[in-house]
Amino acid sequence: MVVRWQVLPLRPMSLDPLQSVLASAVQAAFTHHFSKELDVKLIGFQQTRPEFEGDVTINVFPFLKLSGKGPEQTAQAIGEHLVANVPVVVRFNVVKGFLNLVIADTYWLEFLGNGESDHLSFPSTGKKVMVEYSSPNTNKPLHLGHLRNNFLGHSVSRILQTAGNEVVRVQVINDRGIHICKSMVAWQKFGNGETPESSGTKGDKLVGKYYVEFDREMKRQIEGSITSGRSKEEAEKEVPILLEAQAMLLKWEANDPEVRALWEKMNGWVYEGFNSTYTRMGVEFDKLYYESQTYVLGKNDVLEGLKKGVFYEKDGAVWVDNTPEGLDEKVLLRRDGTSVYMTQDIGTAIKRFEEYPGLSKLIYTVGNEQDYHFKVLFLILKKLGFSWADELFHLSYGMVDLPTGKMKSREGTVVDADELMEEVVNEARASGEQLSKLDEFSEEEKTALFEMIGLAALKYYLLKVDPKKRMLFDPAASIDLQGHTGPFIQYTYARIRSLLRKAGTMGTWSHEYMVTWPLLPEERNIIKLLHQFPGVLAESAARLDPSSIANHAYEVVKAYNTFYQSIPVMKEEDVSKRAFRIILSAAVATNTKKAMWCLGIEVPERM
RNA sequence: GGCCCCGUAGCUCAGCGGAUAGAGCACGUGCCUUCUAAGCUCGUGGUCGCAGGUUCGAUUCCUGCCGGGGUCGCCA
Repeated sequence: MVVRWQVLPLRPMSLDPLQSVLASAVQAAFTHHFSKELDVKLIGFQQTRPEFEGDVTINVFPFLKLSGKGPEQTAQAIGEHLVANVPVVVRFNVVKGFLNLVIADTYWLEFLGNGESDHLSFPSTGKKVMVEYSSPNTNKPLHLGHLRNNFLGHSVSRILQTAGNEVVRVQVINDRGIHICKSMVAWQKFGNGETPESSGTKGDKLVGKYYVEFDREMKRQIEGSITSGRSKEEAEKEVPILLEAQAMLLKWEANDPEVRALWEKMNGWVYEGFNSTYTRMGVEFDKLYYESQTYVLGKNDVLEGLKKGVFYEKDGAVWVDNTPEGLDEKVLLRRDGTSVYMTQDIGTAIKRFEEYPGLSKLIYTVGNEQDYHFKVLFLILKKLGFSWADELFHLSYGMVDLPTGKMKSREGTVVDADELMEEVVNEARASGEQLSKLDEFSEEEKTALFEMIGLAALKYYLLKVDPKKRMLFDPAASIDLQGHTGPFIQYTYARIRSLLRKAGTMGTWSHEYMVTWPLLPEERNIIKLLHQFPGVLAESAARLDPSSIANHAYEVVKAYNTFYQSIPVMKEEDVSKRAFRIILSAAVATNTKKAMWCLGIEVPERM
């Protein structure tokens, strides 16, 4: 397995046990035939292509310099040695420089036999990791971009947890600042005392409405003052409503009781709204930080840095010079002594490591438009001499584009998170009702099922793509329930569960199976895929990338469906074959449930 | 302009040093007296942005160019 970059080191445990056996055998074979030491790093394993016989393929091209023989000869020699000395290697064939190995059925069966308990549980790493995600502003509702952020952060937390880490999930709620003051001013001016209760509007939506209202009024005022002869610059600087918002921010900082009360009230509305959105999304947090409490942090750290000569003073402001590292200079404390965004981030990071002394990693799930910010932040903390500065990681994900272009909140082209979830669930309902397979379901059961399916569609759609990459959100594809989708995986799971229920009542459950027949290719493919799971999970954890798990889960169920379509399970008359296929099916179900759990997606018993 | 990221089938994405580059959608085809057809089968479809370089071997690594995006505030 090749991991180009990794955040958490891979543990040897997670390496494929078959590969480690083969690797040392290949080394032994090489020494035996060519009297030279072969570096393990040269041994690359890959899946044998379906057009050739074999399970595992070793490419011998890298060995040729050492062996001094041609590719066929080298491969032949190693192949013969493996068959003679490694019990699980039963046959081999050589195609060009590729040594295709056939692994014994007994190996796959043994893996399947104790695999369920073994390969799905990872030993503890003893490490504690903090994952920050979500971190919204409180002046407007959550949108599509937040969904990618939340699903990603939540999934990464679960993947890290599954891989044996203790995970602390946190977010910083940006509850103070000019943005919320804008909503507050607009509400005071135009709200007429409107509340979520009085208007039947969700709290975050209501506050967002006044944020938009503010913007509208501001534009009106600017235009008005331009018509009455002011220059554009003048008009923009002196627009009365903005001055009011700025004045309110100052009052807030001065702890003005009235302003604080309004702020508490409106933020309270927002939290109520957010909570219902988070609940529906199915994401959780262990600890919430509020910017109103953290924004004062960092100042002393910066001043200390100044004393130590890490920073310098210019024009009354405190600066850091990152030009030696190829970056720029950056202000950390304004001339008036107040903080900038970077200052609080410095302080918050320090505080977190104080609160969680054993923390071995701090991961920030934040969009890639802040790549530069985090580069600078991490560098500053390093310059301040914190040993943990190397353990900071920016999980930088790409933006979500719409077919119509970029989302712009001011232009009303944002996709609202609540609306999107509603839509996707409605679509699941529409398709589900049409299939009329759910006659035995009560209304409540149906509602729960459609909720599960709709959210699976949305989550899987957003998680199957490499997080680093910008992605296009196609509304039609996101509610698709067929093909490479979450619901397709759920469907396969439900199918298997149905099968297993039947198996239970028919009393054919038995782990005491004897296999005296060769595995069918369809069966073999499934086991091989299940066998890869630990490696996929380890890679996913190392790279903080749910997409590899998402794609692997899809491959597994696809292989299962192919099997299911053409090979009888319950209808198989041979008792031991039947038992084996039931166990195989159960293993797929267990694996699927686990993989989907890592993605934050639930799976239904029936659908 | 400096720095960073991305260009793979009509569309959305996998693959990231190795064999004739894979999925899904879309399009065409066949399969429900059989364990859930939200499924399966077969087919159509690609100068892996372009040009060099490194290598036995490059979609994958390096350089340049073209195209798209992001970012460079005493904003957050």
